[in-house]
Amino acid sequence: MQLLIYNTLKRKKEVFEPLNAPHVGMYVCGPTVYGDAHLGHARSAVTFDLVFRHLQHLGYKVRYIRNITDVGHLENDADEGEDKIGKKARLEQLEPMEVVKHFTDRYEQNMDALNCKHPSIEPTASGHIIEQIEMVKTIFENGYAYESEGSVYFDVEKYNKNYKYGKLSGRKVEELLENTRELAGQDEKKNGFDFALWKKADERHIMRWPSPWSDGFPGWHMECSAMGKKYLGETFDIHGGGMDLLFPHHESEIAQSNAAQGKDAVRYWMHNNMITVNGQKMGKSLNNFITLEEFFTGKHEALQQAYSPMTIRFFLLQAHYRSTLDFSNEALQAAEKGMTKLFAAYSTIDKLSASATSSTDVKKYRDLCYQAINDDFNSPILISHLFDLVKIINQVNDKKASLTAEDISFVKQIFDDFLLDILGMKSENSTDNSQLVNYLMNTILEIRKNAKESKDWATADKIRDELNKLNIQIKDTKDGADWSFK
RNA sequence: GGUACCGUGGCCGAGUGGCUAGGCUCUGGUCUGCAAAACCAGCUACAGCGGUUCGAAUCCGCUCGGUACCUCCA
Repeated sequence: MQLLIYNTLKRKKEVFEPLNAPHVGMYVCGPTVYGDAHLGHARSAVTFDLVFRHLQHLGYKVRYIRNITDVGHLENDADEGEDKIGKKARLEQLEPMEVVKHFTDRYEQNMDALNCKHPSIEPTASGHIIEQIEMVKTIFENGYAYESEGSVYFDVEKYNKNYKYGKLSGRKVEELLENTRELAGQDEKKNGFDFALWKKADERHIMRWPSPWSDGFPGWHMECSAMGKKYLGETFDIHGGGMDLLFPHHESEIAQSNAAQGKDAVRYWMHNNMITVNGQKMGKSLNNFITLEEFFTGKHEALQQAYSPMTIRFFLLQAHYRSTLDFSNEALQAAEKGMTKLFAAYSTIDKLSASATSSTDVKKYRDLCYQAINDDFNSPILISHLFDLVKIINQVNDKKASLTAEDISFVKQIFDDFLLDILGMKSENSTDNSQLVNYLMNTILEIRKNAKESKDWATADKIRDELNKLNIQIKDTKDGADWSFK
């Protein structure tokens, strides 16, 4: 079965064929660490975690790079802006690197909570200043850059004569020229759409490095080009990021790579869509974002309750990564319930009693699941197939359907492969199978059974209610009582 | 203004020419001492108008509505 990936560059799905199978190189734009991560960051991370996990599941040896932007892009339009990280550092009376460390740690904690696997390498922009300077030099030598007042700019017009600037975002240089806003401080540039490769730092700017041109810092898009090349080679398979990075960030990366090495670096461009709030993009600039920490604790005025990391992950996976996804309490609560149902069924698989024959064909579900995930990582379809299996599991549990021992373990394997391994979901009840808990629960249920037999409903109900408070649910069935974590 | 995308049932969200997506909610039933859970059944949509077609949510055109990018942004 072939894996299809939607390539933004071609605007269609393509069969994925790695350059150097079984090795796959993947580069994803990570966070700028000057603030807490919000739902949008989670979407990008979960999307590419899904890609990473699935590629690994298929047997590829993946080198997954996700950068940490700690140099700080410019704050405003114009190039007069102040380094974001430097600004935050001044405000908080901290060293810039202290800010970087703080938010990097928090980001990693959030991603761990969301059960995102760690990338193979998480390089920082500040740790690769030399590589970036080298690349700027090469672009300069190749004639696609010019120096102005200590800064180096990319000559888009000249580049566009030999290559096509705008092929990723579908923009034309002529149109850009007409539509580029008049911004302050652009007099250093030949054209408004030229972008900085190296920027001279003014005296207030505290993050700065020496270079052949000036004491300054690398331009907006250099780090990804330089670090991608360093760790994945001149050409690599996948480059991912949020759709909002398409232009100008990724467009400029393409230009930089071509200007430096005469060829494209990236074969498959992947972009995840935005999270919206009331139909509007959730973003830092709009100030309508909710941080992951706020979701986990429920401490935000827009939240009716706390939502666990796995609820957030499941919510994200229930939509396709290329669709916008609208945040609402209702949608999150629905995701929470659905997830609970899914995991409840997962743990009943082990309690199922086998029959001599199966009343349903469960073998086909594995193919259906692969079909879904191989079709550009269609996690919502994959999840719908798992829910079909949930129904079958419960039917078997209710003796309304039957499965052979072989089929039961087959179903178990599907859940292990797709729910846990590929979708990266995990049960949030850590004590699930603790022997002691099981023993205690059996004792308690025995007492409750005796109470019920002597029609001591008060005791029976008290046991049930008290356990309920501990998130333990009693289920009375024909064959006696059972229990599970909620 | 330029470029691109989207508009699906009470809510979320798949689907791109013919076959019930799925989840949540709601209603009725089975089970239960009562619940919960589970199961069964019901509610069956595709912005509007026109066109192509034996047949369209799905293709084409127009209209209306919304969003994203064009400035840092996942």
